[in-house]
Amino acid sequence: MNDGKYVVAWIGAKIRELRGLKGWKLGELSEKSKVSIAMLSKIENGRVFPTFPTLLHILKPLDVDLNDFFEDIGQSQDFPGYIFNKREDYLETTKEDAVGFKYETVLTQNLKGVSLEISMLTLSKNAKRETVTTDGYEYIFLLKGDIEYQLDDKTFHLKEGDSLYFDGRLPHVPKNNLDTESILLVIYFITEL
Amino acid sequence: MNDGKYVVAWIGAKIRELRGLKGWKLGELSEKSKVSIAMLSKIENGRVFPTFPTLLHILKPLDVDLNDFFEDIGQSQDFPGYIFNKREDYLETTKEDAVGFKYETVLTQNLKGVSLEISMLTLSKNAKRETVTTDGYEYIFLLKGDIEYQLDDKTFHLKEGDSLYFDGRLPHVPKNNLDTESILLVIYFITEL
DNA sequence: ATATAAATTTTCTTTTGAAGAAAAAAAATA
DNA sequence: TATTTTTTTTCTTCAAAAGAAAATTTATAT
Repeated sequence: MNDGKYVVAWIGAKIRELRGLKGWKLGELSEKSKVSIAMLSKIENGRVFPTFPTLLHILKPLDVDLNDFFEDIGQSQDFPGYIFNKREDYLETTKEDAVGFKYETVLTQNLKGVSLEISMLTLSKNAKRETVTTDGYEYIFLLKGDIEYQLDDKTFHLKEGDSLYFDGRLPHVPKNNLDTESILLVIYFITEL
Repeated sequence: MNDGKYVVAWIGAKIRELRGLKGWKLGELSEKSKVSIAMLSKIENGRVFPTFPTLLHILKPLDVDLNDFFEDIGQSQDFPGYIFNKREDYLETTKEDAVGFKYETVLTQNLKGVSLEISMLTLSKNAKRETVTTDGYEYIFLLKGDIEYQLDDKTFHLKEGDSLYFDGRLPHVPKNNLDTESILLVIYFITEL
């Protein structure tokens, strides 16, 4: 996907699309960007790479940042529109060194450069684990029970229905406060930070 | 943020950071990318813009796509590391034309070009609403109760603990099957599609 | 259907800045 | 302190971007 031919064509198609959204002719974009009509044509037709300064001049009147511009390059969306999973179909996975931690994968999905993983975590009475870190963000919703969540040097007391959202690089671990099990919905937003 | 000086410096800093993650010296990246050490130095120091072909050559051994590369340009991260919300602190919001639908905002957060909104939705006995559409994806977890979820021309029957994840552009609406309330955790991933 | 105008593409030429080689400087190691 | 390694800077070359102008295509008017 970093193939030069693909990228030069993609850049051109994307600029043409963005110009189309504004309803501008080449001449209009040329006026606003100070890039010649001929050059814009060659770029849009994938004949040449713009230099960065030229690209920035083009994107400015289009009101698009580089992150916006490149964010959907290489993406293929063949998502059927929905994923439906029954409670009993969640697949159990147990992580190593995590006594009393029962993970069940609800679903995984990619979303705009972020990897989404949703799991249910059941903590038994004697659940015990060392702190861990992950690349990305994490959201915890306490479905049932009562826990303490250790996050770096802080500890949060969660009751049923409470939420915690945090940076996964902070060392973290939950602890069950009850003699019965506690159940958490855990959502990982895995991404480079 | 599309200022040339900013961008040339950002590109350089980003490449240096990525090279650092791999623990490579300039000479090592030069060997793998076929770009000269001198050129890499000038790029990393923000002295010159690479051309796109050169940038692609550099990113290939670093195993980074253009969307990954540019996705955090311009972002400011002043997230404190966590957001903790108690169940009783969720703010109730009621949407118009949604009789029997009680929404409570759990949290909102931006994440890599995706706007994250987490809510609890309580459907009363007579809850009724027209179908809606949203820009982005939606995840539903049934905390309590029994519902039917109409999604475009399909209907899903959800029991407690079941999940549904779908493209928000599909017209959708839930319906409570019980005489008592049903409660859903709803997560919106709002983004342009 | 034809002529004209508008828009875009292609060709030719110039300009410019990227890119590498080599020298110089800085940093690391012995 | 000396040597080696790594990085930066300077100098030079040249490749490709960039614009002007010509050619072509598309749209519009008659």
